Amino acid sequence: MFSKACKYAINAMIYISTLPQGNDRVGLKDISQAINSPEAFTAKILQILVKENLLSSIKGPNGGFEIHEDARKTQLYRIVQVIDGDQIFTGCALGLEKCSEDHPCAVHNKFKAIREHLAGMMMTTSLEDMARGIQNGTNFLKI
Amino acid sequence: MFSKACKYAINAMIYISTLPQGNDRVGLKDISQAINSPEAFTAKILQILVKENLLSSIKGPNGGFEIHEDARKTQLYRIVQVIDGDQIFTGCALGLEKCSEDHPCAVHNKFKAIREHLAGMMMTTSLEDMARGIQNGTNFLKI
DNA sequence: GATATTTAAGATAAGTTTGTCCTTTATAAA
DNA sequence: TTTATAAAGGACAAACTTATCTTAAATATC
Ligand code: FES
Ligand code: FES
Repeated sequence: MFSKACKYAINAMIYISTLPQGNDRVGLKDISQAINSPEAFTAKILQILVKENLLSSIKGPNGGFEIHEDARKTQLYRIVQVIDGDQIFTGCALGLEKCSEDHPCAVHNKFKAIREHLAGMMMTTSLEDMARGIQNGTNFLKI
Repeated sequence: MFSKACKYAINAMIYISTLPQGNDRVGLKDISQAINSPEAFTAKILQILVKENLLSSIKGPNGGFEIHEDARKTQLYRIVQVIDGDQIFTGCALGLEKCSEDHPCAVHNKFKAIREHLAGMMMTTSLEDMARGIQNGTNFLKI
């Protein structure tokens, strides 16, 4: 469904969102430990998220990553879009060049609903929302 | 969502199911033309489907592939399972070792419904069903 | 200003999926 | 029995994803 890069991105962003906003940032090491991901690969993914302004970073001592107030409202949809592209939300299930009503693949009618179900869910779910489940121990980021 | 191999497999199986049952079989060349897939790669995929008895093949002149009566009732679910495995139907969306109620990932509750929606759809859709849409020109296998 | 820390960036490697090519095997027809 | 045909199987190559390593840039603290 999602690439590994995308799964790491989502879990990392949720993890960072669980941390209190303030003067401290969280380091790469902490993040990849919290979500059980390879450190250097995670760094690459975070770089993309920083470039897209979904995440902010500061270099040097006491540096690290943080997510500002507004960015905590980011929808999971946006993260998938940035890391995997939106093929999953708009592409044809069976590989036709483009998904369309005029030239539907074999499963178009049945699949459309599922894709919309997924897109709707991801569009209406924010980092903030997901962070709550982690904070109160209902949901988990690793293992 | 699905691998290219899996998309080719589904389209190929649907195409073969559109052909009348009888003495003639359809060749690899015809199939890969009908679904616009690389010939040699398609051959590999068909080999797997033959091994799994979802498809039958005969070598030599007038040889080729065919799908018997019963096999036309094969659900798309089964084809995905054989080619891609059932990670998509049972695995965790965010990469946890296993999906479970006891140790749910951040999106587990919201994702479960989508996964079940997908699994249900694929489980209740057969080659036969899809072949009809192709036969009457409502749906398409390529471009 | 020097040093230590931490992310950014670039190069490279490993692994997986996708795709091709060549040889072997089975089989129908001449 | 020979020949032609078509799938099966194995080896290999290309492309993409995942992962690592090294160096550069930024910045806080001494
Ligand atoms: S055309 Fe295939 S999903 Fe719409
Ligand atoms: S635990 Fe992640 S989808 Fe169930």
